[in-house]
Amino acid sequence: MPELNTTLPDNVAQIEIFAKFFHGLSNPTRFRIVEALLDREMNVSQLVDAIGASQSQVSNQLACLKWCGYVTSRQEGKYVVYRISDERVRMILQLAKEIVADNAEHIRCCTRM
Amino acid sequence: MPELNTTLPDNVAQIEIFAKFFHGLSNPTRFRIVEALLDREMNVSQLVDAIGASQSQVSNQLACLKWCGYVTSRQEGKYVVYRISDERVRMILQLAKEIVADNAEHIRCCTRM
DNA sequence: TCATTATATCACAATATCAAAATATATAAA
DNA sequence: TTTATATATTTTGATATTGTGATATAATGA
Repeated sequence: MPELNTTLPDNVAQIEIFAKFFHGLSNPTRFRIVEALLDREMNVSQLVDAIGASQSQVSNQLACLKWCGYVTSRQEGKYVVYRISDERVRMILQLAKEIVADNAEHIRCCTRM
Repeated sequence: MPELNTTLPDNVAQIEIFAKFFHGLSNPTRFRIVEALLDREMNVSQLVDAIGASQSQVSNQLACLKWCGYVTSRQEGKYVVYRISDERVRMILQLAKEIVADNAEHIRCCTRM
């Protein structure tokens, strides 16, 4: 049965994909961007104004969010407009808000890691 | 109006809480632990066997997950049994799996951050 | 009590992530 | 063309996170 140990690496790869996916929302700047885009699609300059981060930071984090599958973009004249790629992202954030609401103080105090 | 600028830090704090919450699932070891505990509650030794990580690592990551509100624990004789604290965690993972399924290759290839 | 087992914590080195600044590219207007 | 504007990328240094190994604490049983 040579295929026995070929399933383990796949599993490991799968888990790393999920971890990477959640990493997308694990940074305040990226989280802000996602929230802003859930309100309405925006180009980079609008995002820079909306969340008050530098242009290079917004572009960099957008690239990460795009890789993670949270957002897609399209060129529109001289602008690049970003939008949330999947409405289920809204549901994930909604669920998270409900859970966090019962644990906010706990999480805020976390100093361990 | 001295209360104007007191709302902004609150907002910032809220966002950092959410980011921290998602950070809980952004590490492969922690993700594995959560998945294992979604199957059934386990003590630390059982988790060590189940996911094949060191005892100190499992304990450390459990502490993180506990702070983030993903798990709770109870002493049971000489064991400490951990379980998922909120069934909505299962829903978040389910949603994530659906989204990731459409973007797996994309996410896997992400080298940016 | 002492020994054993289970779990938690600490200290460390390696690595990853972050934000900022500088630079590059691309599009549009002049 | 050239110039200006919008966005993307790269580099760098500071900080955070990671896993490992050693040690500490806590609970049980002899």
